[in-house]
Amino acid sequence: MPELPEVEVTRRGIAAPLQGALIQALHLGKPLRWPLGREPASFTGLGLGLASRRGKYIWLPLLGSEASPAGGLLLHLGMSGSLAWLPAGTPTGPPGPHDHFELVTNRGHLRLNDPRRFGAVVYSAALDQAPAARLLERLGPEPFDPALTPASFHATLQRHRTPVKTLLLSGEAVVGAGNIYACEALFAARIHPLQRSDRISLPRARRLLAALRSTLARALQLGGSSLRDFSDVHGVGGAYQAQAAVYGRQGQPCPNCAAPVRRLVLGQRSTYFCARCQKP
DNA sequence: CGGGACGCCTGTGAGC
DNA sequence: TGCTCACAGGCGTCCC
Repeated sequence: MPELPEVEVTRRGIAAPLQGALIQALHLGKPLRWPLGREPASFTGLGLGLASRRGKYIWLPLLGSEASPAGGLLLHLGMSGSLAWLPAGTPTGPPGPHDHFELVTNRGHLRLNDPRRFGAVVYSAALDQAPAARLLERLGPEPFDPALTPASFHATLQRHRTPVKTLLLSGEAVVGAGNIYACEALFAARIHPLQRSDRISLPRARRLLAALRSTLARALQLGGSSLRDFSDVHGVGGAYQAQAAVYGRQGQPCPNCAAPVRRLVLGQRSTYFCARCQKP
C-alpha cells in the first residue's frame, strides 16, 4: 500500500505528537515481518524523539532517561499497514485484530494496523548499526535530494538492462516509487514501462526524474492514495488515487489521447500504461 | 554479478 | 448465497 507519499504523510502525522512523549507500555499483537528484537517491557520509561524517514521506512528515535541516545524503532508499513494516533483523553477501544503493535505514551496511543503483516517494527541501537543499517544500506537516493541530478540518475539507468519500470521499483536509482507512482511517473514522462533502462537517453532520463518528482510531490500534497484502506494517522484518506491517469484504469480512456489504458504484468506486478502516449 | 521469481499473509471483489 | 480464484500499495532472499 504505502509508497513514499503515504509514508511521509504518516511520518508528518506522528512527528509532533510523539516528540517528547514518554513510553508507558509497548504491546505486540501477531508477529510482523521480523521480530522486534528487544523485550517489550524494556521500553517503558523511554522518551521519543523526532520521527524521520528514509525511503519507505520511518525511524522513531528513543531517548534514554538521561537524554542520551537509546537507539530507536524502525517501522515499515509493508503492503497494508497504517498508523493511527489516538490522543490521550479521547475514547480508545481495545486494539483490533490487525493492530499488531501499540505504543502507549503519556500523550496517547500509537497503533500499527496491518492486515497482511508484511510490515515491520524493529529495534535498532542506532541507524547506522544492524539491523537498521542492513535494511537501509541498499536504498538509492531520496527523490528530492539535490544531489540526485539528471546526470547521476541517467548514469544509474545506464548500469542496468532491466525494464525501466522494474528499475524504478527496485529503488536503486531513486527510492519512493511503488507500483502506483512508477506507473504514473512513466506515463507523465511518456516512457514505455518495458523500455530497457540502459537505452534511455539523458534528455528522457531528465524528463523521467522530473515526472517522478512532480508525481510524488502531487501525491504528497493530496495526502497520498487510498485505494483500499490507507489513511493518515487521524483516519483520513488521501485523494491522489482519483487523479491517477493510468493506474488501475485498464480499458478506460487515456486522459491524454483517449486510447484505452493497457495492462501488462512485469515482475509479477500489474503495470498500466498508454501504448499510444508511452513509447519505448 | 545481474536479473527474475518466490514467499511472506489476509482481505476483497469478480465470476460461476 | 456461497464457493473458488485472481489479485492487492513491498521487499528480502534464493536460485539461475
